[in-house]
Amino acid sequence: MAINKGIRTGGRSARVQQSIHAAVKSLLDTYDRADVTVPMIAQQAGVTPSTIYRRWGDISTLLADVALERFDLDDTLPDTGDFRCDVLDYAEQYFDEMNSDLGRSMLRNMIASDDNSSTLRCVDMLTTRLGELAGRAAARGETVPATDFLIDGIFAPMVYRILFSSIAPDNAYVRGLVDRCLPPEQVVRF
Amino acid sequence: MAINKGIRTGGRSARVQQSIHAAVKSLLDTYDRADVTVPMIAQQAGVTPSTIYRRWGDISTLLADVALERFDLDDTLPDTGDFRCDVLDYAEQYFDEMNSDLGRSMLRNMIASDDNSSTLRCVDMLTTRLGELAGRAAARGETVPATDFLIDGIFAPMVYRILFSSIAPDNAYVRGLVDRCLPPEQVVRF
DNA sequence: CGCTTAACGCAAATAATTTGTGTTAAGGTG
DNA sequence: CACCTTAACACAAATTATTTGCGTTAAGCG
Repeated sequence: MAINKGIRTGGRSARVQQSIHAAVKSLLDTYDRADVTVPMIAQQAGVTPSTIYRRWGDISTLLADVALERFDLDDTLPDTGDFRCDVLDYAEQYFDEMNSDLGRSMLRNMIASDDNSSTLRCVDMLTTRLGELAGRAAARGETVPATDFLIDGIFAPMVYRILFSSIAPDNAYVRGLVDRCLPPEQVVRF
Repeated sequence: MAINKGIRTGGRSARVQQSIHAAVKSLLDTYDRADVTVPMIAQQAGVTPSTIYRRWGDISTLLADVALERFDLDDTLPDTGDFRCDVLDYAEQYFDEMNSDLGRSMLRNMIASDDNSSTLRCVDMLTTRLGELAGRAAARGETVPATDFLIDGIFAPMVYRILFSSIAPDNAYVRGLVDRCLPPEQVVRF
């Protein structure tokens, strides 16, 4: 009994998917998002347009799929031995990724797609990563706030500013957000 | 000397724009965003598709334009005599607008559009409204935090959750955000 | 009122998307 | 390992969307 009932993940299908993903990434380096068409991608990838339409439905779903893959590779978690430093490092890393032209484009592609599975996975991944940092901190005996609190206080404002503001926020802004959620000097007086 | 050099804002142009906007709003009530096409809008509005293409360029720009108009009408500012109550009322009102299917769709349309002027105006409007509330509070002698602080702490997380989460946040979540930024019991001990 | 031209309608040309049908090969089975 | 089933693909035809050229209408101005 197969786990994925009838769904084919290897061989030709995998090669086709890879070449299409590569074609999208390559074209987005050169052209603006609105100027990239399905026939263009198909030609670059060496497949027929109908293959793309049958597999992804429309171009925004494909773009969102590629965008998500980009974030999946983002798995170099900091490990400084201090939760606040870890979160700050990770937030700055996340910010650098998202604040680039390509990163912003990817965020927009995910949101624009009617298939919201990519945005869901995006939050899931963020939650998981922060959970790992929190787990390590807890193992060291640190007391850390809930993950949702950090998402609301650091990552949500960051993404909001990237998507809605004209001038992109900078690293100082990110540090300010982290300072708000995790005050640098938790001097406890006895 | 004309202020808008050659740009026509009245008469037929205004009627055409109104009927197109109305057609978009009407269609979005019935159909999903991805199922609404330019020819559909044109027929409903009683114009030819080329009119829409020539004026807006593509459907996402038109949808973003309509979305922005929707937020412009949102001008019933609360005035309870207390800044915290005002902000809470306004945040809940904002949340109700954005958390509906239509509101979420509008947010996504603005972000998906290549023309980012609508998202900029969206933040501008929010900043202006909060500034008005803060101005009234200051006139009463209240000390209030910076507007950007409230956007980061209340509205950014709200919009982020609406766009990225599967389950929409509720009013209790919004109240929690407000409580975080504007603690309800600011008991000052002398 | 009359002039200039932005904005529109119409229709033809081009491009994108959908769909029907045959072919290839992935994943399983005896 | 040879064979079977069918998911995934290629190709081409049909449909639908977008662009573009050109004639017409009427907004804004002197």
